[in-house]
Amino acid sequence: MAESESGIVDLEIIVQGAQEGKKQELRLWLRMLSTTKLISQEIRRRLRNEFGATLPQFDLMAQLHREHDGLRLGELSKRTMVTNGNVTGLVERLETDGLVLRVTPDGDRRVTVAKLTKKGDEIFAAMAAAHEGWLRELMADVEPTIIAGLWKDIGEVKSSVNNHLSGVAFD
Amino acid sequence: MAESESGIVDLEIIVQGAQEGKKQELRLWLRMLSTTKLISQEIRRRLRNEFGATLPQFDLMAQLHREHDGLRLGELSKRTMVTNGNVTGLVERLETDGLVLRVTPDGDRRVTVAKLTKKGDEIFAAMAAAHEGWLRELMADVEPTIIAGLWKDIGEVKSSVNNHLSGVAFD
DNA sequence: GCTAAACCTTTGACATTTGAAATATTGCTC
DNA sequence: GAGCAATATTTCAAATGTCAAAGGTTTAGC
Repeated sequence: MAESESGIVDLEIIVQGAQEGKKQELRLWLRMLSTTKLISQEIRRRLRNEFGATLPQFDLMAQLHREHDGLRLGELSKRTMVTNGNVTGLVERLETDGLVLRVTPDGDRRVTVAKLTKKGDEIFAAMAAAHEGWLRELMADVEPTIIAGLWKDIGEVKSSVNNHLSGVAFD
Repeated sequence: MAESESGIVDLEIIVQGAQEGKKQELRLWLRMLSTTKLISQEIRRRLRNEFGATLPQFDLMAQLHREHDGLRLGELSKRTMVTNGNVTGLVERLETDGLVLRVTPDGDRRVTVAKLTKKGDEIFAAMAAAHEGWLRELMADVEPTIIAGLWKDIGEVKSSVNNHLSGVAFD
């Protein structure tokens, strides 16, 4: 079919490749960004209304939840992708609320280790269960196949980005 | 092949569907979030180093760039997904730098319209070009087919989320 | 015309965010 | 063991972010 029209289709592909194809990455990025913002805002609102917690606090507690012995603040910083200075304030507020405990180990007094308190652990468990349900609910209209595919393909994007970061080592 | 093993494969699918499948949405969300954070941080770093601008400022200017007559602050708030109060400060700072102009139209004195200045327009054009290149660079390892597929599928996620927001009208 | 509802922006209190400088501690080297 | 680089956290200034309340303006209803 294409050959009988002597290359018109090919021409279109080329034109499209030069015009629209160029900005595909930009388009994808804008959509990723707006979708992530949308979900974040909804989760934030629900966390606030139902638990009086913020999203960064939830994130931080999630990391501590899976490490029963606690984490050093620097490690928390890496895992939550939050700057050091930021972790300080976050942990400080959580400690005030009695959800997190700060300990300086004997071996190295530079270090501060944060742990969930019993209360923190219980509250987090409730938040985590709700959180998981919210996501299922928000994505309810998307086929499981698509969700699995997205997880895989976004993984490729993440790898590519990690390989092209400017002037920073990657893990 | 599966049939000659009398349903073992099916069983695995069922088991996996009950165990792992349950948290697929959560897994996808965590990956979306971390990937978006990663890209945001890189873009922010480059915007800062090469243009002395911030990401929210860039976002806001991008909206103004495509509306030559300017936008009301409330409209800017919707498009950038930033709260009203935040837009006020953002525009204020950009005005101080001479990139944006604030005007109150004669018809309705409740309204403030923000426009790019000539300087703002020129600077934005340079930033936008660089920005587009950065994204191509960061996603360079991802096949165009996958990028197009992601754009489409993330669109489905966005629609689903919009259909399940709690207590808010959607556009 | 007066009043009340609706609309748009700003303000204020507080939390989060980054980047850079400051602080404290440890480990290494000579 | 004195000095110095490396490590880990805190502090600081400036920007961004939310939410709720307050401020003007406009529009409708009467």
